[in-house]
Amino acid sequence: MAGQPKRKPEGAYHHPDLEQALVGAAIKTISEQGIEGLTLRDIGSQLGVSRTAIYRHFADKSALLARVALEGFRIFRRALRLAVDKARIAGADPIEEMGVAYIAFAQANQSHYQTMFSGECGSWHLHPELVSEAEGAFDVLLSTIKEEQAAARISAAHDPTKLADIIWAGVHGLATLGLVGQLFAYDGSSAQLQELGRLQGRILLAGLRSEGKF
Amino acid sequence: MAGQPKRKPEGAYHHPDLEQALVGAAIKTISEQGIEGLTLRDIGSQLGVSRTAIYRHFADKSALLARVALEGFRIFRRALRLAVDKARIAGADPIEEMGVAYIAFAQANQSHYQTMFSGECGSWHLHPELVSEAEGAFDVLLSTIKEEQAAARISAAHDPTKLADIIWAGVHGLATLGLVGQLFAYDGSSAQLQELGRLQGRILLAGLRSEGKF
DNA sequence: ACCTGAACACCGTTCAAGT
DNA sequence: ACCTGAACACCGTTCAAGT
Repeated sequence: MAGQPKRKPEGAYHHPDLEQALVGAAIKTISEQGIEGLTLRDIGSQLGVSRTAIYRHFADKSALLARVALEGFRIFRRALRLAVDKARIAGADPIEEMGVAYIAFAQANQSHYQTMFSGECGSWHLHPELVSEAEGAFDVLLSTIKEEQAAARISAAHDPTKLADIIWAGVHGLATLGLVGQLFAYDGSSAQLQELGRLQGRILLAGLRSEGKF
Repeated sequence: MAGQPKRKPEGAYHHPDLEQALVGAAIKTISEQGIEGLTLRDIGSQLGVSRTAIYRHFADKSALLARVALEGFRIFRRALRLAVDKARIAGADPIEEMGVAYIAFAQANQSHYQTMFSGECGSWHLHPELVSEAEGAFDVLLSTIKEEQAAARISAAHDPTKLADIIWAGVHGLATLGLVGQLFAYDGSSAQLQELGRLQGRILLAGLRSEGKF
């Protein structure tokens, strides 16, 4: 093995868009092996590139994962926005539809979802773009809650940010536990998890509509 | 370094209870460094023991973590049981008190909580004792829901297992997001997170008491 | 500018050997 | 029975060197 030329032939040097290719390979690997199964060496060789080439494009492994998470939050924000808009047009409840959309997003984009919330890319605060994009997604929920309060469709007795946290946490818990199989009334089907999300949303909304103090 | 005796002196050979000491060192390390910062080499040297001594007591790293998780579920189950019993005596709502107890447990036992839910010890199903202990904890919630339904204090219109999943997911989401600082209306204080848990519980219960269809 | 291979400081795990 | 150190097959990351 020592005498042969190990370097690549001339033409193959510059990868057309290595940066995006790295992100794509990471997403693919995470969906196949889970996020803890992702190694830089593996995605390097998947792309026919040295295992250190990545450092030309990302500071480290965490930065690559942060990029995947960032992309996830963008998709996520659009999905929430779309759910609200469709609910408004259809006369459906926008908060309930966001809950279902949250779970559908998590199911359809498991690689992104794992990366966003597994903590594998370190604290969000290490990557400021991540914080602001996450806030953007949260704001879709928060502003909708404020609108619903203003229209007196849900109780205005509580801080909307607290309500947003509570709703977010509920659906996040369902998605997280559902995806790893830690839910007991759940056989693994996508439809059933979304149904649980819908029921949770309806119970919360019924509570938020009730006049009784709580 | 080569000529000196590296082995331990006679008397120090048999650790009094290495197995439990390993568990304790793991918990301590996780609380200081987080679960991803735990290495077998480190806890070995903490206990003044070879880094391979652990394999006399646990099949592998995952098995050690599963033991920590198992211990966590036992503490957790007792905490839930106690919360229900105290609520019954005090005339408080048992489901609401369980929610607060869930969050208090997560805060007071962060090492256990991380280990139970981080997935670092692999799927629960790799460790059957873990599954049955988790089911035991879940059953405290489930049986309480059934009792509340039987007493007509909450709606009996829905499958109690689904309701248990929904409540569990809600409080689990709050605890998880709160512990890693991904909640927006939350400054990091224990009391505030418990307050959010209480509010979430009250909203869900108000929804479950309401007669309107949802 | 971009990519490479060798090297470094880590991991978990196995295993023949010691007491 | 219990524990050890050496060895193995992995990691992420750094860096001087190549084109």
